[in-house]
Amino acid sequence: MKKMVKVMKALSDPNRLRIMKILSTKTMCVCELQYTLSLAQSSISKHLKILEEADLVTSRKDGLWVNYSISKTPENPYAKDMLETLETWLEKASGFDDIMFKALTADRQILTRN
Amino acid sequence: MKKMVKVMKALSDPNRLRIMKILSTKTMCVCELQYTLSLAQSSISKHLKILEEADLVTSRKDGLWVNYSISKTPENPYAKDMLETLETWLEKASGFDDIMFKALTADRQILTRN
DNA sequence: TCCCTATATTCCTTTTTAACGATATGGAGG
DNA sequence: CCTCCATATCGTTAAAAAGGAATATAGGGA
Repeated sequence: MKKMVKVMKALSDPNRLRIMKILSTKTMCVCELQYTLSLAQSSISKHLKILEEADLVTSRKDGLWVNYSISKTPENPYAKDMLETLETWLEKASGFDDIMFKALTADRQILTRN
Repeated sequence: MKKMVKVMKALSDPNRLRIMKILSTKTMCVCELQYTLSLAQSSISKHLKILEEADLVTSRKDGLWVNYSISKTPENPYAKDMLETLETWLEKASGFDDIMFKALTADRQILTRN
């Protein structure tokens, strides 16, 4: 039940849902998400940590960057179920157009300073 | 996306999940839930309001009492999906034994005063 | 009509959460 | 070794959420 709450809490914030939506189409590093969502770098990091601890996303180092992507094989069964559900939800849901458009132009080179 | 957040938020609190678990086996009035969960009456009412606004439960008056039960035909599609998912989750999840036991003895007569 | 009971609402307090700036960490390249 | 960059963590603040007590509302029965 603790794990269930963790997953639900992770998915009950608009910005974290935006992150899930973005990552469902493309792996991204922190700085690209920062650009896309217009949030402080520390805020993005914290959101990603919450999502990662809920087993919804995973991270992989690539030089200086840390790439985040949707969990492929989550241990947490609630995360597993929700990832399937989200796949359907996020496909159709409205309210993501602006950030998805911005995500297209997000690129490591764009970011110069925090 | 607003509606999605509403449903997820509603389900991201332990006491509200307990309420969902209880109602999945039995329709209950506020005072029975109050007894079962050992929370103040106003707290129960508030939780139920949040669940109702997320389209996860419905209420029906019966004399002095208001009986709450799981939504049968939610308009909110996210609520609909989550109700199906919860049915499976709550069946197996651990951490509900104590309240489910207490729910067995919850009955309108038991409650004397707030 | 008057009182009693169940529930909703309001008000207040405490806890939790989100956001930011600043600082720490760690790898890459000169 | 030193510097720069991406990310994580810390400290603080503001807003949201949860809890309870008190009050308001509404229905039922004498």
